Amino acid sequence: MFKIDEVARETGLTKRTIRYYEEIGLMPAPQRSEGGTRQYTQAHIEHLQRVISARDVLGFSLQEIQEYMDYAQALTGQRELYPQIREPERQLEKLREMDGTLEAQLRALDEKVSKILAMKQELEQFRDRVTAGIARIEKEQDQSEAKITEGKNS
Amino acid sequence: MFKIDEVARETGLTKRTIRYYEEIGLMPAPQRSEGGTRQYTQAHIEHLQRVISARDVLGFSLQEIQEYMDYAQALTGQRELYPQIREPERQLEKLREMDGTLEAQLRALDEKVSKILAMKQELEQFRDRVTAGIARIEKEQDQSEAKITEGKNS
DNA sequence: AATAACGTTGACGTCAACGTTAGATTTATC
DNA sequence: GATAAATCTAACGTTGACGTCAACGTTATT
Repeated sequence: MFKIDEVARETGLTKRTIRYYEEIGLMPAPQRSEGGTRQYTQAHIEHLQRVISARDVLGFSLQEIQEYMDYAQALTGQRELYPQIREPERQLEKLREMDGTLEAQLRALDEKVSKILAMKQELEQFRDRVTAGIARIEKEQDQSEAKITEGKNS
Repeated sequence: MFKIDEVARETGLTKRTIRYYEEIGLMPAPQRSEGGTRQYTQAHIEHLQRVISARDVLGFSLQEIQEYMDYAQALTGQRELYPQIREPERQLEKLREMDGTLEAQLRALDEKVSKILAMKQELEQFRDRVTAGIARIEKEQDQSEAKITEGKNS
């Protein structure tokens, strides 16, 4: 059982943000103590970490994250998908729709990765130029120091 | 020479956004016509596309993109890095600072990629569950259809 | 040369995602 | 059991990234 300050430290979010995420339904409301203090569990922390991941990595808006989490919930939680729907016709429709969006998401992720890798290459080239510049200046400094030393020794 | 509407169509940004990016210095101000109409070149479009990429893929704020672009400018444009600085001591300092931030950026990118891959795996599992569900329902439908056919044939 | 279509500059509006502050309560510490 | 430290709610403030609108000038078209 954690209180909000520990959760904040653990996740890197502020307390305000944590309460805000609960407020907009992005997070299950935790138990409360007698006096009303929120009591979080490990599951809450993990939930938040997934939210953060989706926010930072995918760049989703909080609303989109909301939908995504509901989605994930439906997919991991239950044994049957959409058991509430009786007609197999409608079930199939729903599932095919999900399949389509999942495929689209996967393709989007692939594109993201390749773009990131391209940018990474660019940054590596920059870094190489910078380290080369550093090496050159250091060498020049060494040489002028050597000259000074030589002068002293003569 | 493009006018703003073509640039908007080409990049997918709105005209307002394009002017805004110029306003906050995220984009070099283009030439103007006699009457003050902005005249963009291909280079402007490419610049914008890189901005969009950084915004969407990396999730940078416009300020961060700004810094990154300045950075890239300094590194690709000139032959010498910081030639305006005379003292090699200060130059070294600057270069080492750049090297540090570049390394940090590279690590951040690596982390992003690995997070994306993790999320991708999760999505793939979801997809597999969904396709399995689809297959199951289709099979059940086939069987009931077969029974009906059988009934007809008897 | 008239008119439509497009461009420009303010200026204010908006929306998401929190930050901040105040004042009351609760929990922890001595 | 007093005092300090942390939490709570409620409400208003802020910031980034644009949208929207008015009033006006510029290009294009017929």
